[in-house]
Amino acid sequence: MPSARPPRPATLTDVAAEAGVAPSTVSRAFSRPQRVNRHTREHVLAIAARLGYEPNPAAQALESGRTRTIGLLVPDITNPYFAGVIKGAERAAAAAGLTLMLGDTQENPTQEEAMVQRLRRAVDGFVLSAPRLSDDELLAAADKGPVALVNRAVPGLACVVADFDSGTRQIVDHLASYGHPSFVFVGGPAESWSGRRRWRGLRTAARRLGLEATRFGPFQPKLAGGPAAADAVVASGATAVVCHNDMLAIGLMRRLAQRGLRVPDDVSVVGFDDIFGADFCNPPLTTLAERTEDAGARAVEALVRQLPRRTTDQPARVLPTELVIRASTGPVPDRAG
Amino acid sequence: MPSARPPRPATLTDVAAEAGVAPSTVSRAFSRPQRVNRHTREHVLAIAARLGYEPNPAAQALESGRTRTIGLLVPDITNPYFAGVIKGAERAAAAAGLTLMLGDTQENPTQEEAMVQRLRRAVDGFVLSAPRLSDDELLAAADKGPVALVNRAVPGLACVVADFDSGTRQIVDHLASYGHPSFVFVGGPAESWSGRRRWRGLRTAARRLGLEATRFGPFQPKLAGGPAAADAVVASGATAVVCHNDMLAIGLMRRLAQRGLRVPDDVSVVGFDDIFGADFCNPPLTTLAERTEDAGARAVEALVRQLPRRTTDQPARVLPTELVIRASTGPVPDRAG
DNA sequence: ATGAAAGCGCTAACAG
DNA sequence: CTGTTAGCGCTTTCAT
Repeated sequence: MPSARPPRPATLTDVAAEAGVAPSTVSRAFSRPQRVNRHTREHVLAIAARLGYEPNPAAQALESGRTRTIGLLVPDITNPYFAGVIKGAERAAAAAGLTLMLGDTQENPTQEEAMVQRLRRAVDGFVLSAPRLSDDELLAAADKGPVALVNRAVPGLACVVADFDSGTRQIVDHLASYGHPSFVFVGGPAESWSGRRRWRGLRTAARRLGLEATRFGPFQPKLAGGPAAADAVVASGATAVVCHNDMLAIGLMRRLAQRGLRVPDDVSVVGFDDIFGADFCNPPLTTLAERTEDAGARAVEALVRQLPRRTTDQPARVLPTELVIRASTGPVPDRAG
Repeated sequence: MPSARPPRPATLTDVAAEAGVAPSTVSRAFSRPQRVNRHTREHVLAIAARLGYEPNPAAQALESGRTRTIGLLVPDITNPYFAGVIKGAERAAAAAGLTLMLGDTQENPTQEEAMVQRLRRAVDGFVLSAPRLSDDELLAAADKGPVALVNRAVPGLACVVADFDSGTRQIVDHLASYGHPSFVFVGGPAESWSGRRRWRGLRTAARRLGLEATRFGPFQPKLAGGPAAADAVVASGATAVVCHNDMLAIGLMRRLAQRGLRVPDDVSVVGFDDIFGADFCNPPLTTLAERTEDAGARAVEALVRQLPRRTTDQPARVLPTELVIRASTGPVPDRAG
């Protein structure tokens, strides 16, 4: 009695033998269907189906040098902001017949470098989201394989960035319209390119409107960074604060509440990202919405575009941003008392 | 003048040639350092370093049949619950020297099946989180390669589940202590194993304490499922509701607020998962906390354990749960009026 | 301790 | 249109 089921999955050679044709014919039947007699092809395909044949990606990769896989590195998977990027990237990758390898760099440049190193040969290219690496390191990585960046612009590299110039202007306009004479920017990690961009935009917009802008930080771009930031804000007596991201803003608001400050009555709070949670926290957070899923998808598309040839003369794709005004911002408090 | 930098990455053969030894020696220098003369080894390693040699994973995979990669499939990446699972899995995988491939099945059994199929040959095994496939389909998948399940128990398969028996008891005890004579369970997808487990536990606990339990649904386990659920709850006049998960609970609370119902004054709300956001929504949500990162990590460990040999006689690992009591639950309303 | 040689599964010339 | 042949980069007997 023969064994019920072959433990070893069927190979192309098995199919060829069973079908009574050469391996190359089987290969062609799959990859260049036109180039094989219709009859033969159908026969081969039928046998393949019967044997449950599926091509071995490792063998294909060895031969072609392409793994049909791309690496996506994000600083923190649990940050809902990146969940959007991941989802968009996943979708675009699937659409291009590519598989995603995901890595969490833990906001750590060293870790990021190590992961790029580790995955390099296993993927056809990388999407680096909010990378913490320096421009030079990024350029070096791009030298060894295709790279696309999300929310980071490096000359010569493909990148997708949010329109922070417009976004920060929207924020400052909003605060100015409420009569705030000044605001504090609660900064995130010093390595954060988008953080620098945000601050630069805010400062420029503030100058234009005659507001005074001060930068605090760096703080961790997480809930955990909130308390320290809040305390600094309280001490400063600021009437409005713009936070590096929503996580930090939410963490800050919680601390503010603990300390008896009301948002927006005593202090207005603005965030960046419009993450999941920004609309149901208390109070709902005024924040700059980015198109995170779009960003992830666009980055993958940009990567795909440079997969065959190595040219990267693509202009940075900048995605629109939109200020979502909710309940965390309001008029400047009347401190006449 | 020789070209500045070889465009093609160095191969093992290049190293061998440069070092003046056989390819097999280079191979051994890396994989069986003891089996090669210390002198030779150091020489080879030095050359390899100089050439920037890194083994080609595809070639290794082709030879060994092992990719050192595992697939992680989740129903919805943007659900913070799964972010925890992903993070834990990522960490455990990295610790085991494995890489994660991530897939979002979009709560869709067909999609899940397709992804398993597509990735099967590219990974050494799968961690399936809250799979939507049937037991039989799962068993079939496990027949073709190692599988570990998160929050799903199938006899014969490795699985990590939360302790819903204890958890649901905690919930019902809590509601009973507040004097609620009955509650409504707002159910998620019918295919959800944990959903069935939750309802079963709740009903059992309710019976034991003499509470009346009713099940509504199914509803989408997302914010978007909230409104419909809320309307059903309002119509029922329930004083307490337990939701399939936090996303649904939060969506429901928002709709309740729109309809003028106060939580917990008019109706108490309990969720499952303790996701990011459950502690800062309004009001903060009473919910059953699971150890999601632990679950992800344990599942990967269970998978790793069955990577060499195919035995899966591992008992289900059940992780403790803990009711986090916040502000969304309170005494049964006095409806004397 | 090291080398020679075969082969993992697949694709790509090159013949025919 | 199809078969033959020769590798892709690496590991692994089997000799030496």
